Amino acid sequence: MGRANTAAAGPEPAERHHGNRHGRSEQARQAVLEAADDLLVEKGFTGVTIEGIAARAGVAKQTVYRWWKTKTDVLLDAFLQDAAKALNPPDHGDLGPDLRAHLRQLALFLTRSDAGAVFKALIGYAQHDPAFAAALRAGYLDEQRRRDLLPLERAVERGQLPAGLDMAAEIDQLVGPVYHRVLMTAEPVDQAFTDRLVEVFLHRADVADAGEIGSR
Amino acid sequence: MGRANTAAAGPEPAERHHGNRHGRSEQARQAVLEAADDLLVEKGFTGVTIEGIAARAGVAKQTVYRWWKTKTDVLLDAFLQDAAKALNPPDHGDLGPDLRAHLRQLALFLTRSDAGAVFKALIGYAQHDPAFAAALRAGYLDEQRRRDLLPLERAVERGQLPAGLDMAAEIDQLVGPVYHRVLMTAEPVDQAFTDRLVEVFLHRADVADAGEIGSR
Amino acid sequence: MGRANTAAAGPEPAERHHGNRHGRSEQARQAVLEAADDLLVEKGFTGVTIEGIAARAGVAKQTVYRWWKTKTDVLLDAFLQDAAKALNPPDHGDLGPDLRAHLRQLALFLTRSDAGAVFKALIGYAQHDPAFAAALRAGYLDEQRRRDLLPLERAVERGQLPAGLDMAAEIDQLVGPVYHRVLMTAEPVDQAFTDRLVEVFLHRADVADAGEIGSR
Amino acid sequence: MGRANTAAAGPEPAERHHGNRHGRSEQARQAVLEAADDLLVEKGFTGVTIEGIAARAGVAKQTVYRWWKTKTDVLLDAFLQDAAKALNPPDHGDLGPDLRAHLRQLALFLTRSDAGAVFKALIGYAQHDPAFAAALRAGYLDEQRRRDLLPLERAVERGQLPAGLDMAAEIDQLVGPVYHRVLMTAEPVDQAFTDRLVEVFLHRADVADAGEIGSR
DNA sequence: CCCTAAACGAGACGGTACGTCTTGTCTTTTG
DNA sequence: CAAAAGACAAGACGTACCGTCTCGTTTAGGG
Repeated sequence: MGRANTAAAGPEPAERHHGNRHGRSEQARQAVLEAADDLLVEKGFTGVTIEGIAARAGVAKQTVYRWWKTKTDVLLDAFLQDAAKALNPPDHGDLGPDLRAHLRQLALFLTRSDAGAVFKALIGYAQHDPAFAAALRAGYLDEQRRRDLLPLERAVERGQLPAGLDMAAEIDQLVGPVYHRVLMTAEPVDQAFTDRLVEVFLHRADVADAGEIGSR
Repeated sequence: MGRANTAAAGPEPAERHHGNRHGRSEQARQAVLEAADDLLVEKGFTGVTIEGIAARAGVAKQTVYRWWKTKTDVLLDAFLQDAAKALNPPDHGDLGPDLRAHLRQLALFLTRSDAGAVFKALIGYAQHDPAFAAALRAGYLDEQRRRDLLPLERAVERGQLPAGLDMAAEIDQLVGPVYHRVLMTAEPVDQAFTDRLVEVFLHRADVADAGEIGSR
Repeated sequence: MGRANTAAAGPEPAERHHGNRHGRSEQARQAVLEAADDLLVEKGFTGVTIEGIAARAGVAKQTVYRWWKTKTDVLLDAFLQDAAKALNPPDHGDLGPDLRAHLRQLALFLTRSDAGAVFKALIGYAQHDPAFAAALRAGYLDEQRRRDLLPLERAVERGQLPAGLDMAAEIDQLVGPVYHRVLMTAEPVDQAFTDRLVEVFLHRADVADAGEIGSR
Repeated sequence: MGRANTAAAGPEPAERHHGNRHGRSEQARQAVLEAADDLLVEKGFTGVTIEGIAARAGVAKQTVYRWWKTKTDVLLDAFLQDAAKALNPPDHGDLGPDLRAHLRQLALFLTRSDAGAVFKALIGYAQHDPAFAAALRAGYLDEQRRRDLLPLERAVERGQLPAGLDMAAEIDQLVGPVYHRVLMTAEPVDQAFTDRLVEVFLHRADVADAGEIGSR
């Protein structure tokens, strides 16, 4: 989805004009992505229309349709461009601080940032469109899941956690409750909440050292 | 939102025709709700339109607008009607079996039933419309959260769990991971997954008996 | 072509709401027809667009599309409404004055009036669209031809012309040269020109009295 | 209008240059003109598009725009190229046969030939665009009118017709009815019709010899 | 047993946005 | 330096729904 999002992901420096002679206008591309972002923040998901994006970007409608299939493709492209780097978990060399910082960062991203607003809108739309859901996962969620796992993997390497954990399941128990509050209950996701999730996990992992959890 | 959804919750038999003389047509109401449900399952959320609902229900557009403000109001009404009773946790008199059955039921509801499909669509739309999100919470999620808490409360009454738990947080750690898989990762939510969530919780709670968790 | 043009031809006073309940808006209909006329005069045939008609008429595009298939249908309807009565030949009881007045009136209509401008545009478009050409003939030209014939028929009744004339061919020789100048050469079509056409015809007809023309 | 149509009229013999380098590509020019002609015959005037012409000619759009301003310019150029010679009246040394042959030829050209179809399309468009109408007259109609006059002029030289005739008006009475049937009534223009026009004219001219018509 | 007032079906209306199409301009590369 | 390729701004096309409205019909009390 989004024929052009390779440009968002990679560099491809001197690769242009194949059959074509001068390729697309980077200026138009940027204007469209910014317009889409702005409109979402200002008027909400419903207020984003391709017509509105084109008008705000000073671009012809056809130029939007040439490179993106739907408004959600534009939003995804915009989101990937300015939010991909946002959620790298830090590396303090210690599992506890790493997880606490990462969950806190995730909560702030989801509840406070513009990119988080776009993200929530896209998650919402993904519930209505399986093809887009797949694109969202391929373009962002899978990679984010890999980033979520990093603290655990580093802890395993350090010997802080036992090998043989079902990492995916463990991560679900850490980030799942955060998403649950954000997407469903609208309760605040404060530091006390995220810290407590980490505490429970660490406590359980300590016990695992003694042999119980790894054996499941 | 949804002026008419009291009718969905209760029977109110002999309460009708005040200023009016014969009240609304129950036949039309049912036809609309069924049409909305059918359309959602057949053509997805985007394929549901008030125009389409009216046509499929054999009803005038105005009749829909007379009783519901938006298509999501119709869908919510339909959902409340045929899914309200679905998720009552059983009472085996034992916490473990209660939780295992309840989480399993929740997972099946979300991933297998038609009502679950409607529910996911509504959750998705709620990300785009805060007012609707509030209505969805008021109409369903709050009540469901109360049902989710029942097994824990009964366990406390039985002395199986200590008093003083932060129940909301505990429940988030049980249902959060399930919603996370359903709404975000599209990984299967099989019985092994839900059972494991319960196991972890019970293990933690056992330790709490010895005093650690309650002290937070 | 144009489902509504019966209204242009006849009165049909108390005939409304059959399958429908309150029928179409006469106000909208008039606004559309006037807008189309105005646009043609102001900006030419190419400058007439359905979008422009709707905007100028203060009407939704769909309202235009509901009742007319194309912009030329609108223009034809408009033309039929305000020009049908324009070209009735007078009846002086004498063939010469009748024909002179009628041809003069035709020339003025074609070269001076707004309706004539619309008519020329429609004739032009008819060259590009045989179906529309047929509609134009059915809606106007056939009837106009009947009116053109009236002076000759009255003259035959009066005995001023012999019976047995090929009336269609005679009329072609009177009006043909006028249309030729208007549509092709752009030479002025002044009274001298039209009067001369009549003179030639009358001269020929006089001789015909002596037997020559009727014998063809 | 039509910057390039000298090329249609004149020879420019040994001036060729493969694809590029200096000067325009005669190959591209021919391809464009043929494509325009073909499209008009296949899909009608509306179906002719600069975009379509370029595609069908295997030529870039810009190449069309470089040499012609509008699609009607292309069609006019194409028409002038392959139809200019078509309507030269013959010279039998006798007015009657000359006129009969010429009118018959005109009728056939208009109703039967591909070039006639293009011509009718251009006449139609000329009703919508005065500038193009002028170009069409300058490029074709004026010259054709001169050809139409030839039989009469030769007859005057031969003494078969009196000098002092209003030749333009006379010709209008001969060709006007033909165009009238072709452009407006869609009645057949068979030989009986054209022969009769000539007969009437000759009859009138004979009488004119006796003095009446010349005196007007 | 009408009388009355609502709810109803039907559907026209003014609108907004859709996604497509063509126009005429432009920029770049190739031969 | 013309021609091929094709991106671009502009704007009309015809369609689908939106939410509002006005009709005329249906229906079930209350007078």
